[in-house]
Amino acid sequence: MSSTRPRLRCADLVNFSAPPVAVAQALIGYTLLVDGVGGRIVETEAYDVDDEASHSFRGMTPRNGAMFGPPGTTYVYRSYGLHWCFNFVCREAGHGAAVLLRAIEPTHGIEVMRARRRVESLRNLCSGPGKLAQALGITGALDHRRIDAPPFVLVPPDVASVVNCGARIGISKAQHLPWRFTLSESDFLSKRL
DNA sequence: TTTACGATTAACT
DNA sequence: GTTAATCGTAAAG
Repeated sequence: MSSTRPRLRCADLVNFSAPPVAVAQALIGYTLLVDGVGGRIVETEAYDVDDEASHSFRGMTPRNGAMFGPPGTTYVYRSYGLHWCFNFVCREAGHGAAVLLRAIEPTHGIEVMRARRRVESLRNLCSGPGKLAQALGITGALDHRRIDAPPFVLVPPDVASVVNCGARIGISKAQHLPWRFTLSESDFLSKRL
């Protein structure tokens, strides 16, 4: 065996003090579990300060308060009146920067997720922000919590991930920014890149 | 108080 | 490809 090749060392945990674009990229390949249910993160989007598409762009409101918490804070909001979407805060407290989780490859608690989603197909279980929140049991009750505390577990990948980027989905402002990140070749994305 | 609109999804044609 | 569902939020009046 080659003794010169350095062992690939992944960060112990994502540095949530980094800008959201870096965090969104770094999170690809991590395994997210909520009460033991979840899988590999395969799609994220970054929402930065001075970003017209971000909920925090116009300052703090009752809904987006968690976005202005310290790095590692969870931000859960309701989308279109019926879906929940799950974010991690990054940069630093008060900036309102965050990363949206958009898709997960199911690996843990698949039957639980199938029951919650009432869907059989693995590909349709967590392939979208609303879908993954439903599958993992994420609701507004998990807003403004810490990602490094129960019920959350974030496990680093054991191999480097090949990450692609492209335009974010479902926004009307700042559409040109390539701030959507995906695991290359993944079959579990919300939409092909 | 009123109104317009989503960081979406599922079910259509 | 198109559109209905569905309602909290925030901007406007």
